[in-house]
Amino acid sequence: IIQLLIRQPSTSTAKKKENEIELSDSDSGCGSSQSECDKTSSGENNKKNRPTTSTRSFLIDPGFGLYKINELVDARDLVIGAWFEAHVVNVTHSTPSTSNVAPTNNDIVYHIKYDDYPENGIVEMHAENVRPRARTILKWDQLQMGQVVMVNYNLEIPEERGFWFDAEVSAMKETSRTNKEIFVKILLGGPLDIIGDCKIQFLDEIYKIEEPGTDPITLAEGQFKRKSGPECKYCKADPDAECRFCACRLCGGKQDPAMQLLCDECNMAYHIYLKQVSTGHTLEEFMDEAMMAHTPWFLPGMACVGRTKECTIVPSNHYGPIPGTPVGTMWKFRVQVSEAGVHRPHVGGIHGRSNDGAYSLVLAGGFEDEVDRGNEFTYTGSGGRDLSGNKRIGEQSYDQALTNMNRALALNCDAPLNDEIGAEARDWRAGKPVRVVRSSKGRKVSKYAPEEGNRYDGIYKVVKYWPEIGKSGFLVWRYLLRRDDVEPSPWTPEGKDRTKKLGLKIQYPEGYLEAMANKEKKGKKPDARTTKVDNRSRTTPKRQQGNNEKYQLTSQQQWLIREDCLNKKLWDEALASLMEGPKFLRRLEQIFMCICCQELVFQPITTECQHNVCRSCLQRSFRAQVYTCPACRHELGKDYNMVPNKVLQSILDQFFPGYSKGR
DNA sequence: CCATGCGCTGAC
DNA sequence: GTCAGCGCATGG
Repeated sequence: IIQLLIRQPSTSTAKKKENEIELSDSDSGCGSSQSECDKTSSGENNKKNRPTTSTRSFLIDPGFGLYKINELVDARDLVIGAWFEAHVVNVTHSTPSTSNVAPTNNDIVYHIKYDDYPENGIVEMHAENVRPRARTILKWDQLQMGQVVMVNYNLEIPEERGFWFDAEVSAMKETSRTNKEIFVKILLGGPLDIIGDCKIQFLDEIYKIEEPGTDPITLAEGQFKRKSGPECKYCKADPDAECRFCACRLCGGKQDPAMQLLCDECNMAYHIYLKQVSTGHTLEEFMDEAMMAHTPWFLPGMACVGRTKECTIVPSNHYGPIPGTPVGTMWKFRVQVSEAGVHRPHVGGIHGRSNDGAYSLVLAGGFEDEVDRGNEFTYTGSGGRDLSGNKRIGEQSYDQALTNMNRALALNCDAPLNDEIGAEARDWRAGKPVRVVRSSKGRKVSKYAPEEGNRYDGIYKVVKYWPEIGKSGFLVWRYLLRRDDVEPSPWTPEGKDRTKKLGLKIQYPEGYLEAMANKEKKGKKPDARTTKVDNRSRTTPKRQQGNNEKYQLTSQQQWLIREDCLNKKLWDEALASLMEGPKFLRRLEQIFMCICCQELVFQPITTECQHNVCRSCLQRSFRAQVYTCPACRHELGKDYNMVPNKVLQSILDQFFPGYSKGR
């Protein structure tokens, strides 16, 4: 993800000479680059008007995976933790760089020349997996063509703050009353300038950040959280172990870890109240960073937001339940349902592939003539609607065909496909499973719909399907689905009981309730109901011990876990949460997450220091001549023998079926 | 690359 | 309350 955030206008329009580019322009005197500061004084004009926080340094740390963008073609001289001055000598893109065509695909290549290592010439950084994408939307009427703004180049990790640089607005278009799409040119020179499109809504709020509080100690806890990054299990378990990512460098970090932050510049952890003293960063800068990184000031609204997470524990064509997501799980918005992997399309009712089958569907009462009897319901196919005018739903205005998602859903039925009269299953239970989500919108036609949001109701199967003339007068495809799930339906007494036991509550997007509460404070559109929920969810209830259902391991799983003696410690930790039922799998996901790619380890290497890293991630690190454990920096040695932990791989494959398919 | 879509918001 | 119209993920 490239996040481009306009942050603050710079009044300066002074451009630097072409090819004189500093990616490191340290105003704040962070360690080794101090001496270089003087050399780069050509940007003085800029500097004067630039916010003091503008740190444009960045750290290359391939082994650590902060830079997901870098497939290093040649990185012989990159050193973990090293700072360097670099010149961007070229930025290329597969899309022609004209000012009103934004690059939309993933192929940005940075050519970077390291000053410190001139003899090595130009190194290419490919950013193949970077998609220019906007997330932050602000309202800012003064924005004009040619204006110089500070732009943040952000990385894939949401908490990462990225680095700032000056950019000039080179094209803009109004995409709606409140949205502007702007294209920026980096002012740091280089023959090709556009690095990405950014759609930016400007919020007045942004300027309010300029007034930080004065007393760091009074900052509310939870306002800051640690940058995403390693939570080192190793040094947690062993207090004597050194881990530069965990411990505050000044106090040793053993106390009050929640109040620690990682320094943007030196990547070391500091306690927030120590940071201003120790590193020379002012409180203002610090607040600013923290606000930028962690407060939901961009309030994106849920109409058009993208996902912030992605379900990777199963592939998108996975049939059956999502491990760790029990029946009765509820989300406020469809985008969250998508994030959870339960029903991936944002808008569509059916998720499937026309040559395979359907994986999930949403009951949202889009058709009045559908019948919902809980364990059985009829469903209507998609298509046949007039979507002109850029709509997502509309009136039925022509006949549906048994193609696309309609065909997919038909394929779930245990019968040969028939696109004329439909078909009935020989053995309905033998059909492919469909995850069913009921939306509160279905309440107008179904009493089984949840009161609010969307609820996962379990596995259903297609009993039969047939074409018929719907209420609209046009042909639609109808499906009869019947429930076939061992987990109780959420509306039954049993199901309600389980929902309670598991503590399943409607989930809201991160920061959503706070944002709503803020809105209310300001007198804009109060929403008393959600605020109430907010209060309730804040006083998180203690879980009734022993009342929860235990996660059941199969004997094969138990056996395999015993076999994985290299990870005994981790398994002990994991097995301790068996009592938490479905949450056990969530825990497992965390415990066996690769520290580099932040996903479940794939083809794991269990290092001698007892960390698990994907083979490919470790190899990437080694290619960059970093021969340490990405988690704890334990020296592995150049000739380290990477032996995949096949046992672990097969256990994870059992818990998270097919998760490796997407790799 | 293009087409599809049982969401969602803010304006009216 | 109604309604226009947007990004985005996904499949083809």
